[in-house]
Amino acid sequence: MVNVATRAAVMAAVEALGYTPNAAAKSLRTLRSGKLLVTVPDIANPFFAQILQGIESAALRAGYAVLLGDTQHDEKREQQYATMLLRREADGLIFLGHRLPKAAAALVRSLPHGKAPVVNGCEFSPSLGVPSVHIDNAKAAFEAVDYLCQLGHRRIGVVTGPMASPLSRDRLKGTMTRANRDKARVTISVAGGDFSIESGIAAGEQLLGGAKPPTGIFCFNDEMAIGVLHAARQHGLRVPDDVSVIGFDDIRFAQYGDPPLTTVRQPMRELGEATVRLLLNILRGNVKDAVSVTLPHALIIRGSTAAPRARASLTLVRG
Amino acid sequence: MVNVATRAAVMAAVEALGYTPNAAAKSLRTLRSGKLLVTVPDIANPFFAQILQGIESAALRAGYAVLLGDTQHDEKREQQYATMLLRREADGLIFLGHRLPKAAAALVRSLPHGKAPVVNGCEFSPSLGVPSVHIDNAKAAFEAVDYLCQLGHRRIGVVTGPMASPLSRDRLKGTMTRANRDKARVTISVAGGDFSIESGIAAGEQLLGGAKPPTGIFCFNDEMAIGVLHAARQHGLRVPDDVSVIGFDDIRFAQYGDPPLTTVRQPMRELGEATVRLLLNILRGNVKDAVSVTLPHALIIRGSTAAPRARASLTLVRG
DNA sequence: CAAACGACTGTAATCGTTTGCAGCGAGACC
DNA sequence: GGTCTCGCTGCAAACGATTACAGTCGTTTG
Repeated sequence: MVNVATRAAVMAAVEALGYTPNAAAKSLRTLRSGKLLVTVPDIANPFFAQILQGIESAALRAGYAVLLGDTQHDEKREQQYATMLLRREADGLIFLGHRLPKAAAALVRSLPHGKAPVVNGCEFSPSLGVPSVHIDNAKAAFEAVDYLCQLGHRRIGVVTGPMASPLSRDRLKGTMTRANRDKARVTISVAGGDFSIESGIAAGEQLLGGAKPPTGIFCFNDEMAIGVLHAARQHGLRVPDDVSVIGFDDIRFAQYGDPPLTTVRQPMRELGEATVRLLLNILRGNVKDAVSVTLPHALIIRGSTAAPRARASLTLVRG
Repeated sequence: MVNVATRAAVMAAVEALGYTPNAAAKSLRTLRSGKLLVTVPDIANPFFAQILQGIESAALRAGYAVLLGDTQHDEKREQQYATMLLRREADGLIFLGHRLPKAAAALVRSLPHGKAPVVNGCEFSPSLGVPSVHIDNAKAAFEAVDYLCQLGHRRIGVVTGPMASPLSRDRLKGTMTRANRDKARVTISVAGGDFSIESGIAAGEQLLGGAKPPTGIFCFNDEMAIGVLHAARQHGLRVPDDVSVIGFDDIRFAQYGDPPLTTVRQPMRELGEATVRLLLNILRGNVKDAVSVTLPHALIIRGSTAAPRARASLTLVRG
């Protein structure tokens, strides 16, 4: 232990001389960089931006800095960033996409289970062997579709994300589980999207342009839902009078549009914070705490959903 | 120079042994970290997120990684992050707020002009002595207000950002310059906001709740404009029939709302890329290229603006 | 009075690169 | 044959912190 007086004197000297420790030297010696690498498929997506915000604040609190990689869904970039782990430029990796980069996979294989400083956010594929923080996507989708069904909708459209991601597959699974419960009456039409507003517009036109368009549309994120709202407007359809729309995520813009969007809320900030906690547990060797976490979601009902109009309601009465 | 055969042999060995250079050792020796520190007032704001995207991609292309600091407009956090520069955790700093952190200011003072690896994005205060990339905010605001005037609006509301930022002051200056040109007829009412949707709603209620509400409202960003649209709806006012609204930035959500937002477009991505180019020039010692850059903006006219209704039009005719 | 202790000083090794320099064999050139 | 250059090998000194250990000195304790 050092005497308080001495400590003060040293601190004063540090202040006077403007001494600042060199991070590289410290990192070289201690084998710790104090940085967490975070790869994000697209920061311009408010969903990821808010998760990132949770990550950043939790990391800062724990004395870590965030190295940001915007991968643009590009596997090459994911790989490139992952090698920074091997170079020890970062102490751990949080990846928000659905692919585990090769370099990280190698690390996971080479270490005992639960020891590799790699965690996944949003997605959940147990096969990767990497702990993850996520919501129950199948259940959430089930509930969204269930709500449409309970309102009386029978023809339901779904705007999915890329099927490469387990998240999309889980949500589709949940959707179909609910639909199949009412097999006789409920029909599902599926349109593929890529989580962008533009793909939502395209999907909306595809779904609403057909002969018997759906009266309710469930979108796998809010941006595509905003695109569908736009497409509905272009078709002269009113929401929710002519068609109901449900989104996913509950980004800030969902609430203040016209109409306000009914959506499945994900706890973005908490999700980010939980990934950091998970990663820190691994770094500290608390392997028993290094297990996947499922956070709660919630269906937030706003103005973009209502019972279908007369004709559809009749079906309900008949049923 | 090294022989190609030897190079191949070495590379093969590198591959075989799984050798990866240690970043800390390299950084210690070379005094370069290969990282750029970027502080952002709020990543969840799509405007900053898109700038960040430009920064990230330009940095990656140049072989640099991005260290992200979300400062939440908090001066303490800005300071905290800036010290990473002194510790040589990053080779340069890009700050998107309006405050130059102390640690960075010290660096700027201690080095010859144009040598400190610090650049500013979005804002422009020559007094900081730091080069910057920005648009001509006064001119852009002038044009937005001019457009409202030309449509025939006489009572114009303005929703500003915090006046601490030069950006807000410049936009207000441009607004007043245009208004003063028509001093006799145009009246300006000002409501203060903080760039959040919620502050836009509050400002909208303040402006629209008065006795003689403005017929046109110019907001200093799109999120506040979305808030004003929301407030107008709450007041039973139709946009653009009863009130016109102009935003600023042209974030993705501006285009797909109802009505689509007339707004001043900023080239976010280019802005981010340009800050990186600027910083790299400084790092490479091209001091002559280390000067502030003004990028072009554009008024994008969409559905949220129109001529005011009859009564206001009469004023126009009378004038 | 010796031993023990607290609080400091001093010295040296270590982390994994980069960088410069000396050395050296092989081939090219005069 | 002697001199040069080319392309490699080997060696050693940094870079700036961390860490361990031995040594000093004055005070306290049995």
